[in-house]
Amino acid sequence: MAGAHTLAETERQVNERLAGMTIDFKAMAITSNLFRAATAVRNHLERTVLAPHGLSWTAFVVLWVVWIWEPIETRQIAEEGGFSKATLTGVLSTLESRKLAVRKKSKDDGRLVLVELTPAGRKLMQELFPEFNQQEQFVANAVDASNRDDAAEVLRRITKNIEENA
Amino acid sequence: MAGAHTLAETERQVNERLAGMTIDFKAMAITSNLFRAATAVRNHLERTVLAPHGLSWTAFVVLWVVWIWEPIETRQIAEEGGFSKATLTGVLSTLESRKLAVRKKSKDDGRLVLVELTPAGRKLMQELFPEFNQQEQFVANAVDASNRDDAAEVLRRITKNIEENA
DNA sequence: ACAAAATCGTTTGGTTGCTAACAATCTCAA
DNA sequence: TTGAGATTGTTAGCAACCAAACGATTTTGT
Repeated sequence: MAGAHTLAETERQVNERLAGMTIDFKAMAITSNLFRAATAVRNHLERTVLAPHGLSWTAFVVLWVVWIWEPIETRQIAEEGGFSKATLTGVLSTLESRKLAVRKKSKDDGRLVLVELTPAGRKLMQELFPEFNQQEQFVANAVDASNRDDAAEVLRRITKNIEENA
Repeated sequence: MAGAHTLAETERQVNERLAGMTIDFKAMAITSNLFRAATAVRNHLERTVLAPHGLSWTAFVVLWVVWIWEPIETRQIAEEGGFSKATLTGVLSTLESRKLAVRKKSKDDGRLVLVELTPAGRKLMQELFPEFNQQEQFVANAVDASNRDDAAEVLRRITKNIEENA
């Protein structure tokens, strides 16, 4: 899936292990390289941008989503960020304790909680996001400029296929 | 980064939010689609294959690595899987308690722990992995057959760029 | 109008994730 | 040979992660 051995080495060893089975190595290469790349990129962004600001990946995603769409309901943040409402409860508590975000009860629906950034939270995002985008550029540099739209499109198709056919 | 809004909607809203800042939207599209795809694929594989067998993603990765390379040292498993030795300690405890893997002290170096699968662990992987690969095929179907090597190569380049230049 | 069903965010319990610290063990340099 | 330095897996403490359960609220169907 990731690490120390190359995919070729893994393939050879898998062949030994799975004598007689039919394995689609091209499909395996797509998924394992997808995870490798996503992990490497995430680690890189965490190390270079988020950790110096004391933020976890998820805390950053929450801050980003709230920053772009505030005020926003917690269920929407969870959906946008791709994690559960239960997880969001914990992360929001952390962000509230750090005075970066606040929860407000919805006036229209007694079940809902709305989230906004504090001025400190907004200031942090204004400072942080250009750095983040700069490192996104570093990441994207590995892809030919003429190929970036295609690369993004392939990834988009992978996601869409799952959302529509799974 | 993920979720309910399209990237175009996000881009529009970001433009409003970030009036005056220079944002590389192509780079952003690469990274955000990478995370979306990796999350979608991982969730899909977890839901269709791993959860029915009561396995977490990381437990599966550990089982896979041990299955392919056993007997293997714990530090190698952690490196191969891309997580910390501390995390592995917890996951191995879970797998041992489920009688899928065993730890053995190394004869050559008193610090090392070697891991092997139990017969039940091997049986599970033999049953599980073809299912997993089948869903990998489902995932890869979103990519044109003529384009799969290129797609894997782009992802490989993204990872390599970070490993070599960060 | 009213009860059942659905939805919400939080809590609970268990697991995964990390860093830092630690004891045990090995390696290296003097 | 011996002590310093490096490496190992585990522990401790904290945060993130989930599903299930829960109380509060809203929606739906009769």
